[in-house]
Amino acid sequence: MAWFRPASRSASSVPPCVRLCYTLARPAQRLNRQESPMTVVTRFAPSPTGYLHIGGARTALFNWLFSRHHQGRFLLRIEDTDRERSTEDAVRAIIEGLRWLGLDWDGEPVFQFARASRHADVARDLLAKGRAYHCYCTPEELAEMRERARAEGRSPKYDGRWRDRDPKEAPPGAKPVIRFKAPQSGETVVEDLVQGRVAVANAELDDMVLLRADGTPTYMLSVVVDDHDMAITHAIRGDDHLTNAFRQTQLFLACGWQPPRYAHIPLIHGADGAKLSKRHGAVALGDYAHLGLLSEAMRNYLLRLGWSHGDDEIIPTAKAIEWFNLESIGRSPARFDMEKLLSLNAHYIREAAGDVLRPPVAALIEKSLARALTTEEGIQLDRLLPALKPRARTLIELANGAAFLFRPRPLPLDAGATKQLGPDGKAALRAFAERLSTCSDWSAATLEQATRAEAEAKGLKLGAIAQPLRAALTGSSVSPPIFDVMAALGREATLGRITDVTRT
RNA sequence: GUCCCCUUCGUCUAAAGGUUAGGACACCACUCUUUCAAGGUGGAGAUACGGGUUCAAUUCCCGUAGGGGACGCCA
Repeated sequence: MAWFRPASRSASSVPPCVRLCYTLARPAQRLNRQESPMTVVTRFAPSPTGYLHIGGARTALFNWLFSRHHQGRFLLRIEDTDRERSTEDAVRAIIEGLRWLGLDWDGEPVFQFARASRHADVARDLLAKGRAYHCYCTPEELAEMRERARAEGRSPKYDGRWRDRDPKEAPPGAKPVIRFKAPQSGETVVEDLVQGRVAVANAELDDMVLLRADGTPTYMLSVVVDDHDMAITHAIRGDDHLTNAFRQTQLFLACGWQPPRYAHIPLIHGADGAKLSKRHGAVALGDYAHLGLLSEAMRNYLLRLGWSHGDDEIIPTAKAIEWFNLESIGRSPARFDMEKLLSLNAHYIREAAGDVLRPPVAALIEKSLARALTTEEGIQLDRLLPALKPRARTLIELANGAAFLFRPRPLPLDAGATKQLGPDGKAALRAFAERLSTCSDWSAATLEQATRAEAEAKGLKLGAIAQPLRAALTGSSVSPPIFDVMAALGREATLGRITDVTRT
């Protein structure tokens, strides 16, 4: 098909009327036309029909990293052309998810449906140029067509019955759709930046619907027009769009436009190797934020799922921007591994400064306490945070680990703690309390010194005092180093908690 | 069913013709130690299978098997 080949691969071959007539979702939004053709422009184009899931988040991350690496632009386009299923809640979830992940987009988000009339214009233009046609098939007729094809072992495609038929034969009153007149011979090639050269015989593809009977554009039309109008240079998206890329390429060429470079990244699978779905547990990005993950850890994990830089595992965002490239994206699907995500999160918690961790942890504690922390309690938390960090994989674990600090006296004791506070334990504590009350310097080092001196004086192993002490101070047999606990608690709270258990 | 893609330790991956096939998570042991972690040291663990090409295949080609994706007036 001669017309199927682009006359020119440059965007300037687009007729001026086409270039000028697009409409914008927001008047303030500048489409990228006037910028240098070398500027990288990527986009994340989710449909607001549900939460932002982990796979979409990675797609967004890759697009963001690629544009930031090239000092280009990263645009957000909400593909809300499915009026039935698009919701404002989903739009909000997507935006909140991206914000949490730290992926900032340039300009205002583009709402695709707001551009519907522009899309329809392109469809009618194609119709006028003979590259699209009216199809009067009913949905029932199409379903039957597919069923028969499947039964006969053929591909369930539209058979093109209205492609060359005279519209005069149209059933009276029927509202037609506009279908693309796709090339029927030859092949369509996508030079994919991840998958390499992928080709399909045009005979395999059918004539897709561009404009629905109600005059609204379909996804296939909208992406092409928007990717063109937004001057997208690189479309990085899930592997599930690979076959769409053939159709979209055909459409681009029919419009006389240059398609963006495509990069189809493999999907993320669940631990069982199947497509990630709700039955795999948390798949919404928001779920992970609520689990107490740091977004830096999430970015690092998502990046390593399918992309690599030698043996590097710990890749902070700044490094990721510096190193990111499309060549190092793998071609095979990856399974989601919560354990590894958690271990990465533990790493970033350990590395995080106290004042980064304190606000979210304090918020978590205040929520479970149903009250605000006092100034004194805030100081106690700050003092214990360094000792808590290596013991937590999530912010929630961090908050749980600190919870004993704020429990009202007398502390409830768990089974292990009760065991430590037998007659011997209590006796050791009673004696130790006397020495402790004479301690003037309440630092961990001094307290350790005092405790060791006490053990030596009584001929006891350190544990014989430390364990009952831990039980009395934390209500548990497991805690951060006990001298850190004493120092964090402070003199008054420490002596008080000891008295609580030695009184009886 | 048709088309497209994929296949290195359990998992994520490195090695872009010549390596004792490397790292990370998880696992095991030891170590440190006041408990639990963290840390340190060590261990076990992989090129799906079958054919080619080559002096030499994880690497290139073909086939088989397995997995995934697409095939809507959804996106």
